[in-house]
Amino acid sequence: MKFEAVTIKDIAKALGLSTSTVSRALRDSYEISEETKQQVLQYAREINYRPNPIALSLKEKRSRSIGIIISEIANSFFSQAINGIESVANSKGYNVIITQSLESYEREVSNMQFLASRSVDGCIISVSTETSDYAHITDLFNKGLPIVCFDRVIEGIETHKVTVDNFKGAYDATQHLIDTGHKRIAHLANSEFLSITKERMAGYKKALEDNGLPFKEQYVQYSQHGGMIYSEVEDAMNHLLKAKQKPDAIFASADKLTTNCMRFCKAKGIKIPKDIAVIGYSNLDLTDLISPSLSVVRQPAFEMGKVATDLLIQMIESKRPVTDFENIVLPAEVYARESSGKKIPVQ
Amino acid sequence: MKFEAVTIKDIAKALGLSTSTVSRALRDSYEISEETKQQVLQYAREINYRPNPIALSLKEKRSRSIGIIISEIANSFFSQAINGIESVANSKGYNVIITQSLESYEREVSNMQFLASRSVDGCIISVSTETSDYAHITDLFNKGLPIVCFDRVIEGIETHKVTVDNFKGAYDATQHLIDTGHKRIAHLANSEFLSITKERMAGYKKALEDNGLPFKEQYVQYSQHGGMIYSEVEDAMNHLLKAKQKPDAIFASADKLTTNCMRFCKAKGIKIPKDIAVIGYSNLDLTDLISPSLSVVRQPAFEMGKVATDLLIQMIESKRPVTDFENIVLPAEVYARESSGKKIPVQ
DNA sequence: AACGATGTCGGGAACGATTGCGTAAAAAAA
DNA sequence: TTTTTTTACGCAATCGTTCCCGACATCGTT
Repeated sequence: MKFEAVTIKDIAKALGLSTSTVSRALRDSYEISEETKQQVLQYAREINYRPNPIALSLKEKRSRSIGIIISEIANSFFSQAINGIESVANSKGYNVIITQSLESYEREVSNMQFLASRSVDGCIISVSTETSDYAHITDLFNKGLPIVCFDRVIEGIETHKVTVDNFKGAYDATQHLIDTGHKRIAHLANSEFLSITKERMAGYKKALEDNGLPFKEQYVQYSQHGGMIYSEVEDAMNHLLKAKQKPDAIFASADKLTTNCMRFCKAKGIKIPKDIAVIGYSNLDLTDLISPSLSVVRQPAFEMGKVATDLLIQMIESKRPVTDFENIVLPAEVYARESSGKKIPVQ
Repeated sequence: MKFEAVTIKDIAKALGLSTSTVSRALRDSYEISEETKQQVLQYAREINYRPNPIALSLKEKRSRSIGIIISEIANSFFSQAINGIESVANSKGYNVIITQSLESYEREVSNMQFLASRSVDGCIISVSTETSDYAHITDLFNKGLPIVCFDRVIEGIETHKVTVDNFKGAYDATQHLIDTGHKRIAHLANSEFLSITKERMAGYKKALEDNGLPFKEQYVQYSQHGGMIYSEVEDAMNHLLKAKQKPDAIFASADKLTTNCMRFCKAKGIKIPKDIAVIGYSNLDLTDLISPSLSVVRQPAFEMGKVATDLLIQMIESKRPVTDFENIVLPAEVYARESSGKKIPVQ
């Protein structure tokens, strides 16, 4: 089955003109008489002519599409970010090709190649938890493919980066747990490779330090797949609970870590926040309905998507190579609810 | 900025061959000597040659991309469906352009035109809650654009349709509420225009009827935007609670209706399931963490996406016009949890 | 020796649109 | 009237790839 579109030739033939004249008439060139223009325009409207974007892409060497590589669409942070990306991209005439790595390095590499082979004009990428080698990204970037890093940024590539203030988000979350009377605060961390993991870890440590609390290695557990696999979080939690001095609070630094931590506690009959208080990163718009209502660090995902796309398109459409790169850092917000023991006074 | 790719011409020039020979060598034509083939293949690998998909699209009059129109990416049902769509599409060399209507008819129409103008080879569509005029779809379909309807299907177009058994899902959910001892069961329904609304309504009615319970108009409230706007659900719930005989259970027939109904009850201090039992459609993987844990009708979203995409690609690649259309109906499953008062015996 | 068969390859048109250049006719200037 | 300028359009190349033809060896057959 196929779907035959009207071309400029059809118009030319019907009107007894050449394709060049029609093309110029449609683009309102000064070389074409008003009379001919009107004739062409009217006929084009009649038969509902639409320029073929593929022919244009071939000619102009640009596809007017941008690629996205994220770990998972069905993750509220990323789906909100996609909304932001899409809103800007569409308004500027670009379309968006979304691919997901599902936290697999291998899939990320093949997605990157797929996008390059589909000749996208640029890419927005948030790397997978498994990614520690960035050659697949830097190679294409060095060949001139515009790339904007987003959320999980990488070193070794000089380009625009859009992140949230992970240090402050983690600091505030930890401080909040301390303010609600907790002293043995564990940290469910994401993959060690990720920039966000390091930054959040630093914020967590600094908050402990500023409050005179010791940092303990056994209170930190990394999850190589960001909690996407339940057993990961299960293992991490079991490790944490094995400590002689059990933690009295948990700071989870990814959406799935947070929810799977809740799920674990529910399964084990651990009372939140009585036995253990919980605060975690999450962009779910449902955290108020969870029991107990979930204290979260929420990121401006939509805004991040918008900003990243603006920067990318600016880069794509720049005449000369861009050398002045921006490092946008947006704020994250802490929403204190029941799970962190909001109302518990310091004992 | 742009990114110059290697072309077949570069290979031809480097090897002192013509482009036709190179092209044929790459496609392993019998007309080319084994020696030349090896030479071309090796050099192509060396310089990492990738055929330009845009040039191919122009030549073959197909873009190897499919369009999706859904209401919202950040809705777990649709994001799961997208996963299914993507998995099949990518494995068959297609890429996917996702657009969202956000339940707006106007946006749906412009998305449809956008996709057509980007010359997608086919479309998968689930209409918005506002859509009651299908001309934007049928016009393109009649011009030969392959389209598969999915979840929210439409009449007036003979094509493949992939749905779930909405009648049975609603029947089972209602029956479950009856089994748990409820007699005054209200129905938070989606937009009246939608196929799924009608089918679920029918299942709801039939279950009441089969159990000798009366169907009452005042126990039914429609939401024109599927609960996407909280005030919609708020109004609907307020209406339901105004009845002389307040409903003792609610069957919500969309994800956002369900969660916003929970949110409403929480805000008003209505105890679930003691004051009112709740069951609703939802594909969230978090419903077990909500308090009380949420009884849901869950749809096989991923599977639906896969099936729809298989059918679409089959249609796209068919040599002759397809006239034999399938109507795939997948089962939905009821998960009974606390919110429907699972353990309450019939009084 | 003459001819067809076969094996290898190149030329060039085509896909749809844009655009530099050339040019005929009309208008303006000389 | 002749020359120059302007107006309004067509021709053809281009983008990267495929594919229909045609060309030219080489070989075997009669």
